[in-house]
Amino acid sequence: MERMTTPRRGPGRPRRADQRTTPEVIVEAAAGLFARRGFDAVGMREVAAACGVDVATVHHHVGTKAALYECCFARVFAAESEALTRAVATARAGLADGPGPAMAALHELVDVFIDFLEDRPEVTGLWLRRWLEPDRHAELDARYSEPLYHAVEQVLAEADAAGVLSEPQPHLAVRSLVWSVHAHVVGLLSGANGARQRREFRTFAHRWLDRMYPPPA
Amino acid sequence: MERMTTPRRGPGRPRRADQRTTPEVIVEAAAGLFARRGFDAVGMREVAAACGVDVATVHHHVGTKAALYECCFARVFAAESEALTRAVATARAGLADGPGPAMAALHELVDVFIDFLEDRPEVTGLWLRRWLEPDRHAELDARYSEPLYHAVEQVLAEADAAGVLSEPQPHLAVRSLVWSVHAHVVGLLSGANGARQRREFRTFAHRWLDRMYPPPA
DNA sequence: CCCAATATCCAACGTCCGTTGGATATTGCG
DNA sequence: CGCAATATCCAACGGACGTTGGATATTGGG
Repeated sequence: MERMTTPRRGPGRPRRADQRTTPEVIVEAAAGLFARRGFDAVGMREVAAACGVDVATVHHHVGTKAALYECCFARVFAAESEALTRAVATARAGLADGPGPAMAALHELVDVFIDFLEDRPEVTGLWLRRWLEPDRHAELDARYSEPLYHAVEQVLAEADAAGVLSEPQPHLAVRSLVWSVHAHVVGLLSGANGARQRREFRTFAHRWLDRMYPPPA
Repeated sequence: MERMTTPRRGPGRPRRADQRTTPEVIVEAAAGLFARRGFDAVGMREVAAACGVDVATVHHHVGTKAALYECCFARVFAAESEALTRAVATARAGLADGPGPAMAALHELVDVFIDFLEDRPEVTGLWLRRWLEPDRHAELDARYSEPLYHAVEQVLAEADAAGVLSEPQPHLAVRSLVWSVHAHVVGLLSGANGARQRREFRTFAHRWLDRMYPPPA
């Protein structure tokens, strides 16, 4: 039960003084592996090897493989949720200043999202795998994904009400752009896309916004 | 080497006369399982059970598990490629009749795509899983996905040249809409989406086209 | 300085999986 | 009808995997 905590300040330390394994290190390494290859294709011995320790050490720190998997999702999605919740609040603040600043705020929000996913492509890998497992993604969607989606939809609805843009289907609009970003990041995961693709996709995302939400006539 | 062929007309037939296992039946069942749960999560014994036969029978017909996996992709993607290639040709034909009919042709093309994926959601499952495996999707992308993408991009480029719409980034535009459709179909795979979501998504896809490609001023 | 606590590793257990050899029943052909 | 071919099943093998018990080295607190 004292698993998945920071290493005790109390007594006890490894045989090798230079190598202090923490649950964070394990979860970080495991998240990258799970995101790229999936739950079943990654073995506990492989996670251990990625951390330079034995299998039993991994189990000692994180418990079962399923628990490790959940920890990876919780850690990665919590980071995403935190970063984007802040960005959503910022975007909402700059919404009542007329159509021009409102669209700039939306551009900024999309940029933050793209930046985050480009910086941590494993988030895309984990989300897509989760969405491909119908029976598993329910709770995580409710905890991490849905609140974010809902917040962004609300931003769109407010902007709609304020008359700065028109969006009759915020639910689908948000998901459409989100999945487009994920498609882009999958190219980064595989190493097929580089700096040029990043620039091109960013201009595309901005154009997507500009065309989907043209200034009211 | 005589694996993966239709059952011989020659001698030899099963113990049970009512149950004639063909490779097609096995591949069909396996494709659904692989699409929903992934390669590693599906066992050969499970595929066999889905067909009502023994594991050895499956191996007798399809060879190794990897070969079965490849057959599932080839079979499903070939069907998709055939259906869409026809639709692309139709769309291209109705392109030179001015902006109005050209947009109608694009709507029709998108409808065919949505229809196909809604009818066979396992296609989305297989594609997404393939795209999540960086080292594996290269050949299949080259054989099935890229030609289709290229054809659609060419349609957009021709329409652009003909002055019926404006699309500076056909590559990303096509992928964006395709992934939006996949996102919709993932909801169908999990059973979360129903008839109402289908209607809503269709109108969204049409609005996407209308807003991304407004009639030239 | 000693002791309790513990992080680490080694070895092993039980299970499941992909795959195969061989036996058997069924079929088409001459 | 007899024979060759083969589709099917049963049983098993080897390996990989998740997990654990126990031994050992290392540490902080008294």
